[in-house]
This record gives sequence, structure tokens and C-alpha cells, in this order.
Amino acid sequence: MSILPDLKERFRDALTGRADDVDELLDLIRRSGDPKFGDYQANFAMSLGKRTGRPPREVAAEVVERLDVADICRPPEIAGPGFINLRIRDDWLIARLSAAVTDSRLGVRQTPRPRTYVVDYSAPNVAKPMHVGHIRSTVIGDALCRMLRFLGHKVISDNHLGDWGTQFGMIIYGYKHFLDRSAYRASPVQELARLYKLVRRLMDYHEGRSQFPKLTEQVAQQADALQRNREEAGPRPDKKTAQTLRRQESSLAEARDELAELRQKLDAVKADPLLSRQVAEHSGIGAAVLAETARLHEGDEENLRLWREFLPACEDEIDRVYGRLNVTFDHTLGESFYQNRLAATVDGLVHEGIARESDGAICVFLDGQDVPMLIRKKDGAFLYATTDLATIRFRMEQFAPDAILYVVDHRQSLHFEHLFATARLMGYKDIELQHVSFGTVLGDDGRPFKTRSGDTVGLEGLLDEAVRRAGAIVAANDDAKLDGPEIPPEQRAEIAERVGIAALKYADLSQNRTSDYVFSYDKMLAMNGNTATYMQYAYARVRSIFRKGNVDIEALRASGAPIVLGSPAERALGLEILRLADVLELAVCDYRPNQLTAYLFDLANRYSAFFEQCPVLKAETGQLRQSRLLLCDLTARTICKGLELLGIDVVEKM
RNA sequence: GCCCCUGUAGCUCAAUUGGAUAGAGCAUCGGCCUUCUAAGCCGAGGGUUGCAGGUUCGAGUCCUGCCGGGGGUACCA
Repeated sequence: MSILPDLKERFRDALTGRADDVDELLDLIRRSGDPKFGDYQANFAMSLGKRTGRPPREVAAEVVERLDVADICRPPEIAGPGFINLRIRDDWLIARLSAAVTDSRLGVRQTPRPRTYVVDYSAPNVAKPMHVGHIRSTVIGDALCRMLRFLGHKVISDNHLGDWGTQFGMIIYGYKHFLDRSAYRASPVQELARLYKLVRRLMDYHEGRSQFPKLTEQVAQQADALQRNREEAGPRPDKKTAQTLRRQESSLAEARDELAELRQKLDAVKADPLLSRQVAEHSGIGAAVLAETARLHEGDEENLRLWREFLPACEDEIDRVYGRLNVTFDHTLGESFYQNRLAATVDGLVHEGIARESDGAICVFLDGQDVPMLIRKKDGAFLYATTDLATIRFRMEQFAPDAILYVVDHRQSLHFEHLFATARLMGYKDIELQHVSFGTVLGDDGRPFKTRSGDTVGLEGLLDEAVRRAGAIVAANDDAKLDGPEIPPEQRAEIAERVGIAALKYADLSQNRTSDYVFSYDKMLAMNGNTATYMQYAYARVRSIFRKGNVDIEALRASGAPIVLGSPAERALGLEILRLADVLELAVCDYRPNQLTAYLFDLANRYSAFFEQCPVLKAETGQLRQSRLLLCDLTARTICKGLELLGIDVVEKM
């Protein structure tokens, strides 16, 4: 059981009647930043004093006077401008820790006010190879689901698969023109992936070639304009002009890079005899692919049959990745699920006067937005905004959630602004609609990973590489053990899998989700610092102690042996263990798993310090040994639970 | 043009949402393995939190203006 809720209750009693926003004031009670200010601190006296026009220290003194915390803390101290510093009594800590020993939830209470959450995450486009960019949504969404569930909320996870888009037009076209039958029989997934890449490449070629002259022209024009502006500006341009010039320069450089890249791509195709023949034979491929897609959407029998044939293979492919990532969904209702609800959605919005026709398209115009949200194109086709609206309607009817979370990268924020505003107009007012946005996955060059080029690193290759590197490290570590290796070779592979996948997921979860994520093998697979490996290592070291000491853990827990917090390292560890509940509350409130990873890192650090300073099996007395074993057990269980809530496994040995 | 995000140690990132002396990891330097896993621990150096104002007991965090980076911006998702 954590400490903060109890402190808050006591302060509530002391504050009631003296302020009208007691809850806000209670939120200002938190852990102290520095041990010399105690374990917890209450920071509300300053603002309360301000409002009542009285010296904050006096206010603090008065609150302390009325405060009854003698059983929890030593006498509170007032410091600085009016901080109330609290140091928790050891016997209180011990009582809480002892209660956690026999509690399967480690003292974390279920929420008294459970909500229903729909969490929308992962959502890859099937039939396109999954790549590194899909990890973030998948991993963050999964962690949020796990945390919310653990806290007692009802969570419905839904993978809004892209299973109805142009990519199917592409593989249908590829199937009809380029199929290698025996390869398809042997491995449909692989052959479909090949077809996708091939068609993508041919389309890119034609698109690129048609754009080439325009782009060349643009570059020339930009260069001219820049030259002219430079001359006009003279040798000492003013600030504004200088800025404009700089922008033009960087824009020109970008355009030149783009042009060079395009030329390279075109040349590569021309250099390949087979490709250049295919390119020539399929000059209308772009339009043809769109036509195949349109036929599918119109219900064309053959295309529908092919779609039904391809889909399971595509799903098997992504399911394999989900299996390795240990990610599951309650529902996988993709775009195709909603396709027969789209027309009604648009009609409904028009009927209610929310949407109207403009330039041939059906649009929702929103207050304060200079561009409308399009829900039907002038050619009659629907857009992803349409699907998203139909999805909201369906989810409201089916699940009646209190909140829908969209774990989607931040570039789509405008779309969600539109979407949510429209949902409000549709009458969905009492629901939290939340874009849980995250930064873009960037390459080493600092530019976004491209989904289009077929030759980006596939997600699965990435997993393999992570596991391979982890395997090398596990082996080296085991070989270096003083008492000789303890892990048989066949177990090493499984440990490597767990360590490698964990490193990958944790690297993503431990970063503040709002910042961009620079993908790098080395960073992801670094085994030091705030990483899954460090946590798994701390866990494995605890388990090793129990093995070496032949400790019967169940008996230990049931023994009722007293916990002793004699040394600073033990006390610090105990205090840290009790923070889990507070941290989960915090993490869930902003949908930020990195709050939890930061906590686990602190906990593992505290444990390492304890591990160095406090012999467990060779403790001075039997009682101390029991106490320390209990602390070890609590630490291991807390780490294990924390990692579990992040979707990460522990290992017994490493 | 307009809108959104962003700027923190050499590098990669934190900072409990306005709290006390801005913290980690990597890299650098110096100590710790005859003792429960050294993937570890202890210590050192490294900062005008882009710049300038403002708000107040108190600002990396809030407001204004500049400078820089990214993203979005009517028929892709």
C-alpha cells in the first residue's frame, strides 16, 4: 500500500473548511526531491497563504497544528517559505511493507471509480511490410492497456487495421500480372510482399518520371529566385531578409536532394533490364491500381475473392510479430469492417446539418478551423475521416466507453482535432476523446522513416537483430561468471529472446512519448543505464540469492518474519517499493509509460545499492537475514509486476 | 501565409505539470570482484535550460517578442 493516499486523507481532515479547493491543494503533496527535506512534502501553504493574505509559514503552522499524522510521520517541519516536510516513521513503513508481502497486488488498490476505455493502437496496414515505425504505437498502447486494467478499469483494446486500402489494389494488380505460382504456394506471405514491393517500385518509377521535369523546373526557379533575392538584398541584408534567404537556401537544398534521390531511383530501374521492361509494359500502372482498388470497394467478385484469400496470410504475418512482442487485442476491427457503414455515416451528418457539399466533396466545416474535414471525395470515395467517424459511432453503441484513446503519431493531430470536434457535434459530449500522440520514428539521418520504400528494415529483422545481440551478451556474461557458466545452451536462446525483445520495447517506452524517437540499433540494444536489461538483471540477481540460499519463498512470506530497516540503504529501498501505486496513477493520468520506467530504474538503483551494502544470505543475524530476504522478494515482485505492466518479461537467470 | 509541436551537459534523454541546490545513461577521468551475478557499485569533471523581457515568495515549466529545428495545412492514411 502506498503512502501518499493516507497522507492526503490526513491533510484533507486538517484542511476541510479552510479552503474550497482542497483536492487541488492535496495534489501539492508529493515526494521530496531531496532526502534532507524528508520523505514527502506538502507545498500548498504558499499559495494558500497568498490567497488569504497571510504569511505562508503561519498558514503551514496552523495546518500542522490541526494535522493528525503522529502514527505515520515524525513531527512535521516547516521550512523555507512554507514547505511542510514529512518524514515517515519506520514502523509505519514496516507495517506497509509487511502487508505487501502477502498481497498479490503489492498493495496497489483497485480504483474506486472504474472507467471503460477503448484503446486504439498499432493499426498497421496489412499487406505492407511492418516496419520500425509501428513499434511505438503497438508498445505504448499495449502498456497503457495493461496499466489501466491493473488499476481496475475496463479496457477494450482494438486494432484498427488498415485492411481495405490501396495496398490491396497493388497486390491484386501484382497477383494478376506478376505472380510466381510456385512461390505463392510455398509461402503466400513472402510472395505477396514481393508483389507489393515490385508494384510499389513500378508505380514510384512512373510517378517519379512524370514529376521529374516539374521538379527540375522548380529547382531551377528556386535557384533563380534565390540568386535574384541575394543580389537585391546586397552584402548586408537586414534580419528579416537574411532569414528569408536562409529559408530559401534550405528549401532549395532540400529540393535538390529530393531531385538527386529521384534521379538515382530512376537510374536504378533503368539499369535493371527486367525492371525496365516491366516499367515499359506497365506504363498505366498507377491508374490501374486505383481501378483495382475501386473495383474491390465496389464489390467486384474476383477482387473480393482475392482480398479474402490474401487477408488471412497478411494477418498471419502480423500476428507472428504480435506473438513475439506478446501483444494481444480484444478486437481487430479493421477498416473493412466499417466499409458498409460509411455511406450511412455521411448521410447522417448531412441530414443533421453537420456536413455539407463543397466543391463536389462532402465536408464538415468547424469553428476556428480554416480547412474543413473531408468525409467524401467528389468521386464518391470515402476517406479515413469517414471510417474514423463510423468507428466512433460503432464504439459508442457497442461499448459505451468513458474514454477512447488513439495511440497515433503526432503528425495526425489536426485530423484528431477535426475528428473530435465533429464527434462533439454528433452529440458525443460526455466522453474523453484523447489523441495519445507520440513523436515520429526517425532514422539515423534525423529524417522520418519512410514507409514506401520497400527496402526499409522490416520489423521482424529488427527483432532478430535485437535477439541476436542480446544472445551474444548473455553468453559472454554467463561464461564470465566466477563459478562458471550456469545456463545450458538451449536455455540461452530463450533468455536472449526475452532480453532482446525487452530491450527493444523498453527503449521506446522509457522515452517521453511526445518527443521524436531516433531509431538506432545501438541505442535500443544498449544494455546499460535505464534499460530493460538493467531491470532484468536486478531481478535475476534477486532470484539468484533465493536459489543459492535454498529459500522457500512461500514459507518466508507466510512466516510473518519482521522487516527491519536498520540501514539507510534498506530504508531507501523500502520507501521506494511503496511508491508503485502512486507511480501507476501518475503514468495513467497522462498516458505516459515512461513514468513507470523511470520508477523501475530508481527502484533497481536502490536495490543495487542495497545489494552492495547489505549481505543477505550472510547477514549478521537470522532475523536480519529473514528481513532482507523479504525486501529482496518485494523488490523482485515489484520489478516483475512493473515490467509485466509494460509488456516485458523477466528472466530467472542471465 | 496560418496552425501545432519543439529547443535542457560533448551525445541520447529525464525533470512528479509552478517547488527548495535542473538529474540519469553514454563518452572522459579515478577507485571497488578470495564474500549473494562487475550487464554492477562509489566518486570527479562537465549547464547563462536558444536569446531578451514579464508574471511571483519561487520559472526548464506560464505570458510576450525575437532566433533556430520539426510537423501539418481540401479530396493519401
